Amino acid sequence: MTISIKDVARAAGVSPATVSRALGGGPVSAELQAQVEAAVKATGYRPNLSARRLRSRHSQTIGLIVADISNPFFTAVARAVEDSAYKAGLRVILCNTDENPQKEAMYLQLMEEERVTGVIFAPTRASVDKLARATYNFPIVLIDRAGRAGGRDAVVLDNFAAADMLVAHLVAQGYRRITGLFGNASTTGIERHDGYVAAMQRAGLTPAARFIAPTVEAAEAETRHWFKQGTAPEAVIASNGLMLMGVVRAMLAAGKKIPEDMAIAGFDNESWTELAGPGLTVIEQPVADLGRAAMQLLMDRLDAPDAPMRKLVLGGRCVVRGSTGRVTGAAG
Amino acid sequence: MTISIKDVARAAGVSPATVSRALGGGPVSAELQAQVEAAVKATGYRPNLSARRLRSRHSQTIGLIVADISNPFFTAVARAVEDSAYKAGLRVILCNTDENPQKEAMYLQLMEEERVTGVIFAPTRASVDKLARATYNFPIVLIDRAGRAGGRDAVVLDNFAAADMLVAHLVAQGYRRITGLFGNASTTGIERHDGYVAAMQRAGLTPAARFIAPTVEAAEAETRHWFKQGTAPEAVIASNGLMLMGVVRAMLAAGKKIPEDMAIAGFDNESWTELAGPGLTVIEQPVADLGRAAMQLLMDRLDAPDAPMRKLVLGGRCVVRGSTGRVTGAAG
DNA sequence: GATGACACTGAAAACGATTTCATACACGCT
DNA sequence: AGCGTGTATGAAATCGTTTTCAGTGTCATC
Repeated sequence: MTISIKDVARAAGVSPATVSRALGGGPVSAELQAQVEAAVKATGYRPNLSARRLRSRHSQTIGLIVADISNPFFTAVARAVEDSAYKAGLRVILCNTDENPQKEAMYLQLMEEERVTGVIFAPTRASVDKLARATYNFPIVLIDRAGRAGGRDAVVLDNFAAADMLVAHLVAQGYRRITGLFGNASTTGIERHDGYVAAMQRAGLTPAARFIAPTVEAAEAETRHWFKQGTAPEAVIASNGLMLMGVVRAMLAAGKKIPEDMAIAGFDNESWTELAGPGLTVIEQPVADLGRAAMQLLMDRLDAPDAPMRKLVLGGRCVVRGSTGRVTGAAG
Repeated sequence: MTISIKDVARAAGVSPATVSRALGGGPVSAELQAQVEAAVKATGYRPNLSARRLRSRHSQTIGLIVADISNPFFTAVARAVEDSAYKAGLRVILCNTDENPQKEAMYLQLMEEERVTGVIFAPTRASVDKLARATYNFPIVLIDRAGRAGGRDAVVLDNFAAADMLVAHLVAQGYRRITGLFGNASTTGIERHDGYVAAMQRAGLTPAARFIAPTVEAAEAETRHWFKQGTAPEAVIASNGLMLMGVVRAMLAAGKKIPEDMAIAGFDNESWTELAGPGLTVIEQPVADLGRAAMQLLMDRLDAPDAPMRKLVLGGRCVVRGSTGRVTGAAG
């Protein structure tokens, strides 16, 4: 037997409306306020959030849709989003899409059924295009991946510049045959690829990029293949933390030395990158800022639904470690 | 203007009750079923989950309360829980307590307001005791941390045996002065400590344990301190993945060699442990099984509220790597 | 002393679904 | 023909809140 606001009202000798007002900050005399508070304590009343949401038509809930929360990048973003949301009195529904467009569509539909206030979304490439056409009952802020699809708020890394920076560093260290591994699921991979190509060409070098699934396994297989075939480049850049890990695993398994047998650079300054091999050179993304900013954009949008679209581009920081040490032998 | 079940009913030429039945699998003639489906499509109707939950009194939602989702151990458990829950048609509300008992209490209250079906909870030591006394409107399955508090379903690692196994391995490798670092927030730390002490005593060695905050930072500070003071042991075991990382960081920063300057063993077979230094010897917890089993216990409890309490104890696996290599010099 | 403004309160409607209850109809059986 | 059984349907009640609406009482103002 669950106790409702009516029970509290009876216990306090007031109407349910007054209880509601006392709890929700409405105009209530100090006397009745006290009576209600006492009655709430006495009865052990807990408001029913479903009823509240139904009647008030405020879900006080946002959706956070990402590829996979076990990817440390998204974990960090998610914590920042949750903390900001909590401070704003909002709950968060977390959804993992595994880069599957069907799951993305399903979760967006779920968000409609939950009548969420807004959504923060890291879409696959396939969905970015669909999003441009579709219209939802809630604002959406894209995160990490925006593409050129206008019309949506977004907060992303300056992927082009970051990849450029990484390649420039490798070139300055004396590397020439530099391969790039890029994820094939998101626009992020494309942008990083473009930055890589631009920097290579500026240095008079020939780009050699591979688009693969953005997973540890795919990158590991690719790298293993190189060493088996004897086609490994002098250096490789990996376009996210998972792929970076795959490359390192393959090298250790094959007994190869970093950076002597192959130099490595990548994205996402996850804590293990400091510990693996001689330390890995990476682009550090401001993950917490990314999450906070997304939340801020969402709140601003709720305040001003008709304000112009805003795309926030954050800069990365290049953290140099041993995995891109200077070439020592006779560089080809 | 949002469209409700009444609009669909009007469009289909039936009553709202029939629409509800058509959508929910009630007895409806094939003819009306088709009409309703067409009307749903035509109107773009999306059921309002708050209304549904209010009336049906089924939230179809469970709570998952853990210390910190950015701890890879909890990340892995959470994904397993979410996948199982999703298959069972349940949504998951994720809560991070940061090992703070106040947050734990607050989230448990939130779960009551959400009228969740059940809760999976990794409590701090402080809350384990409180839980034994308290009573909630939903079943709770404890995970990772149960203590001796009976009366609650739980799924945990055999912490005592695992710590014992780790120490036995170190002893077999020739180490004698073995220190243990244990987390002070959970019962898990205590159980692992007890296993450590038992194994040390069985080997005729003197235990030397430290209880500290279960964080990278605390373990790093402690280890740095040892090397500064020259009091580092021959080997250390760290009671979770975060503390293990702290130890490794401190050693690398101080320019110390693993295992020559100090051997390391720990808990949680996170992917980076294979990559750091010579590879780290760890206890692998069956994280996915842990999450799945917790979900299963919860469902069983919902089916049979009065069945006897069940505590499921899973065994760990010892993964031996280079960080506990055999002692080479003249062991003292 | 009438009047308007203001602050507080309760009765009742509303939110959007599911569920209960009553009814209508078809069917098989005696 | 009469009757029980079972299935499909709609009207209306219901879930637990918030919100609207209509007072009521107090107070300052003219």
